[in-house]
Amino acid sequence: MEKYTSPIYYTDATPLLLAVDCIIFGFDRDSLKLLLFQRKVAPFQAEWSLIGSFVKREESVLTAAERVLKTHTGLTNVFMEELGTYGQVDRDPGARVISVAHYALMRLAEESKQIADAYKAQWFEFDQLPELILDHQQMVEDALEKLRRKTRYRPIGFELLPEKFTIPQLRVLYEVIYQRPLDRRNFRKKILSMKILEKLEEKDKTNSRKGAFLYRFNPEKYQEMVERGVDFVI
Amino acid sequence: MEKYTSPIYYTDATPLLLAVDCIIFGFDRDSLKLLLFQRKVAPFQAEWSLIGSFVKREESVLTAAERVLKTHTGLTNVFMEELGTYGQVDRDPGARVISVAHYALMRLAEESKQIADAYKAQWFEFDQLPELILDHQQMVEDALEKLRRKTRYRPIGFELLPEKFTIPQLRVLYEVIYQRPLDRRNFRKKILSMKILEKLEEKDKTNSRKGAFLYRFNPEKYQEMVERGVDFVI
DNA sequence: ATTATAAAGTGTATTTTTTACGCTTATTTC
DNA sequence: GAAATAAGCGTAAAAAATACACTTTATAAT
Repeated sequence: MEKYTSPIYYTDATPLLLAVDCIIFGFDRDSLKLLLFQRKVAPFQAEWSLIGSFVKREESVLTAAERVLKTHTGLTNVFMEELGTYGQVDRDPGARVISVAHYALMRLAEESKQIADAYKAQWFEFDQLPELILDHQQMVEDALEKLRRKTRYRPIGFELLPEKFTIPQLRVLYEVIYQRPLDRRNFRKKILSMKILEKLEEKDKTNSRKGAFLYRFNPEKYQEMVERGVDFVI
Repeated sequence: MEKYTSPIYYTDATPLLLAVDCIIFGFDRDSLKLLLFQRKVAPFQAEWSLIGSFVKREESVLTAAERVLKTHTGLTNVFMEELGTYGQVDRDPGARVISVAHYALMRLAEESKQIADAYKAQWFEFDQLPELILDHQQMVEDALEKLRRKTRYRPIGFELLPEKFTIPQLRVLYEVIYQRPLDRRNFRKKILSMKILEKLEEKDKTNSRKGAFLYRFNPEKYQEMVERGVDFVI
């Protein structure tokens, strides 16, 4: 490993390899999914893995994560946030690599499904994941835990829904995240009391004869809520 | 993207400097404090700073943070947790350094105050901090935010108190963390209803003639609560 | 020794939030 | 036009949060 030589300072420090890995969540009508990739190179060739990359000298850590997402899904402007650092010495037998895991949330529409083919990736049902390499299993568990926590004080779930959605759809999303049933009527009451939803005239009739009114969230109210850090205990 | 060329893998990746920085909180009777250090080396020599170090090849990131804490305070077994990664390209003019910030909570007793002298550090009142170098100001703000959040679902505040403490002391701690007054009577009711405190026979009379009973938390109940992730909204 | 003082501790009434669940409505299918 | 079914509405009961009056305990001042 070469020593860091350029600047005047910090000459005694050992440079290390720093990577980012992305835990990509998707929500499709009634189930939570995860985007996984089949590794192209050894070791662990052909095994399922999160997608990642090394952080480059001239990019920030978050930029690196965004680059990974763009390169492997074609998508930008996706909600993404740091999960945490995975820094055990022996976590990667290939070398001493520290990884900063990031989790991303995306709406799963038809287009997104084509990602799988285009990028040799596959969307897996969250509760039917294959074995993953390295400590990626742990990263995924931690990401779900974080997602659960985060939804309690930030209406983050919207990131996983299309722009227009029905209240029952939103409820199902929360049921999937929390892994427990939520009362239809109380959920509606609670969510509407927050006044962050705007009712539209359209209905979505894919789930019932009657159809459910579509809503979208009011960006100003949403933003206000994010800043005030309002409780969102469902 | 990452290329694998065994046995030394990842040869095209650029190694970077990875550091850890520690935000060390202390609580002393009725105020929240932060331990800061006067930098010994250039750049920013003699300016106030968090304490940190580079991560070594043969230690985990968390171990590096613990080493820093031990080296600069002499203490081990202190509550410490990752805050997040600070990875902007130009955050350190000395070199491209990514820092993983950690925050630590400690009880401030007489002995701890001697740390300041022994290690050329200084405890500052949280609301009277000097200007800090680099993005350390931001780290400190983020750490307080995280501390506030975390106290909502984990009774983390205890980490800042001595083993035996009174309910009024605990309340003052939460008042300091949340920066707002809490009703004495309701606070007591709430905290006792959680059944994680054990009442002792002793009283602490430093704050009143009558004295307040000392308590300690029940480690089993506490652990159970941590695992269940109970709400701790004060 | 008596009394004033002040924080600690107890109790209770009120308001707000959460939970449980029955009933009505809109639309499609037979 | 009757049956079916998810969507949507309303209300009562339980639980939790809030506000605040009162009592207790020990010390210090007289």
